[in-house]
Amino acid sequence: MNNSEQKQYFSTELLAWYRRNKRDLPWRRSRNPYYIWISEIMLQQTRVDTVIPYFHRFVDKFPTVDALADAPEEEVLKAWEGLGYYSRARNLQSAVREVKERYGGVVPDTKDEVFSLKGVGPYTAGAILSIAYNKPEPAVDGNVMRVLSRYFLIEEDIMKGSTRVTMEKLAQELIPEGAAGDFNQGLMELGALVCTPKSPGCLTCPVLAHCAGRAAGVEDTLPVKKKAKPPRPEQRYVALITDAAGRVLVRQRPQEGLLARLWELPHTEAPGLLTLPDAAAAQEALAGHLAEDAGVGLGQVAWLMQAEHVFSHIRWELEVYTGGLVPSPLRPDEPQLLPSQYRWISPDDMEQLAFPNVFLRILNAYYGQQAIIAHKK
DNA sequence: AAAACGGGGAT
DNA sequence: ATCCCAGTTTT
Repeated sequence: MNNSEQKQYFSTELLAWYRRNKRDLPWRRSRNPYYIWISEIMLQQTRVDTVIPYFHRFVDKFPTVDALADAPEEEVLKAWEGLGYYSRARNLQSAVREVKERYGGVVPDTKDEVFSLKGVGPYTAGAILSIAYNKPEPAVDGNVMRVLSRYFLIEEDIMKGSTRVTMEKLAQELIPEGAAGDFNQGLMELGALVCTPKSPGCLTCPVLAHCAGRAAGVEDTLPVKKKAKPPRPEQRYVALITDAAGRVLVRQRPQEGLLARLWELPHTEAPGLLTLPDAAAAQEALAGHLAEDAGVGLGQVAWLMQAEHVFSHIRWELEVYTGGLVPSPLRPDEPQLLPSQYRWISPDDMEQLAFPNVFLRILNAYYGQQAIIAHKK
């Protein structure tokens, strides 16, 4: 069997397998390019089972390009709350506004136009063009690189850009005539259901017969991938400040950067690294932070709980303290006027404001599970 | 080419 | 505890 026959076999068998075994997923029930687009953005770095409920809520709330383009950003972030990588939501809305203005609300169907949309890179452009419009463009994600690296025994590091380009070329050659959408989805479906990262189900694989990785007995060592650096730890004090009415002091994060424009409890990095609860040290650090950032004074604090939030590059190790405000040491006779990014909220207000999951967990613990609706179980 | 950017599920 | 995931943007 030569290389060309190995490719031909792969394309034919994979396509047939997909058409027999594809999952019934919400975004597969139509060819609406807007729905396909939403699903592909949500699925970046995120599992199918996590995305499904978000997808339903999102298209219910924003059923069309125009509806999403016209929505307040706050509502879009709230609909994305808990999904992570919030720039996806902001870029998506920015791109949808461009589609409304420049393309009359119709998702474009050429590579250059789709690729130029904010938040749409090589993978998503290929996915939209192939799945929504059946155009013969490759859609190479982590699943596809794993499947191809095993079947064709490719040992290049998949973290390298040059490897992705190689894979895209190969993936494009494999697309059967007129079946780009099903084939590309089949490639990803095989990676998700059979050719899994660990313990691949080779015995049920439709292309086992000509899989070079399996023949060489190296399916478990592929794909080759350089290890990522572990996230750097960051110890932080968090202030859960309440007023006489039981409202909680929250603040909105800056326009750019980590968790941009989401809401949170005030917090500041601990000067030294300590492990035991130390209310005096926490009070000093948080009072200094709140004086500078909000112009308010912090009274005594009491330890409430620990929390952790792991990003791909940072590990927040949080010590949460409760407390209340006192007259500012700088302006003891002034009323406590807050900067615009700060706000007192009650549980009902959480329905409008988007918080990262770690703060939802803290607030849920504080309120004793009532009131706050996190998206998680 | 490397870093920034969330969160959860599987093992 | 460790790895990984239907990636894109910025530096």
